[in-house]
Amino acid sequence: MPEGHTLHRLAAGLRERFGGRRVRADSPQGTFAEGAARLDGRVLVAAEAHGKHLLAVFRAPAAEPCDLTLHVHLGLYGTLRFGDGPAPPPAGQIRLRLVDGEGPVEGPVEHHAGHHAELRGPARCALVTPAERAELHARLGPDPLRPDPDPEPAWRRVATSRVPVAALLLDQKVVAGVGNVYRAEVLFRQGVDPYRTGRELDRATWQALWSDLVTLMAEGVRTGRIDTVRAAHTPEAMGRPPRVDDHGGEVYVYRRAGMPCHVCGERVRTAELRGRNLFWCPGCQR
DNA sequence: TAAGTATGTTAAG
DNA sequence: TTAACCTACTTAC
Repeated sequence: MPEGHTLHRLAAGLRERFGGRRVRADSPQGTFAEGAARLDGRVLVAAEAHGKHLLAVFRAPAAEPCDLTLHVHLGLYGTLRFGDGPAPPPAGQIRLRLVDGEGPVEGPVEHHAGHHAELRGPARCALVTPAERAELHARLGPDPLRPDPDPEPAWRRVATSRVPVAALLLDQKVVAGVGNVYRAEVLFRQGVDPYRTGRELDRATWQALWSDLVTLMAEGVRTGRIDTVRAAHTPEAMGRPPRVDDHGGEVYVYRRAGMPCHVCGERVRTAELRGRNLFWCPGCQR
């Protein structure tokens, strides 16, 4: 489920398992063999996410001039999974495998019975220069999950835009990390018609959307799922039979096209907007 | 077992 | 606007 919260969880996962540790790196699938060879034996010193982009920094060994930064974007169906114990024989297409390496930092590296990680199907897996990394940060909007994000640049773009707010929310240059689920859910929770343009939103409404994203996405990082339904709207609170949602979390509208709205009972609508499926409740979102 | 779909982005046309 | 990327899960048969 690679929306922003997933990448922040993965960054934390890398720090916890490999931070300050030497890692063995290889590319069983082969297309990142050169990059993996350059990372092999280095110490992971930092990992962070900006939106849906994951960046991991590996310290330069004594003999080499500079740190290396690994840039990963999972795209629609990439995965990064952690495992405990010795890495199993590679199964399937593994672009990059990291294995906890033990032993003195300057000595030979051995396989270790600690953690391992497997990266499959990413849209991007590359080593980037500091300049490329700076470029990436510069082209991404504020991320509700980063420490002290400044939402002002996002508002400046929104306030003058003739683009529907639903499209602005998925534009990573405006806000980084929001995906299709958070988009649908935050617009529902704030009662905003997805087709209202940026310039048709007042500042308070945008502020409410932003604040709610901060809340929802932080919760997503904690739990690893996207839950957006308020206590007041749970089936029990609404006096209805228990609900079964099968999308990994409890939501109001995402992928609920044709089903009755949990709040007003109108049927949830869906439409394609710029190649992505949009979901909303016409009763609650004006 | 096969088909269909997806929480995303880029590059080609 | 469309295709490509080529994983993983769900649903249909």
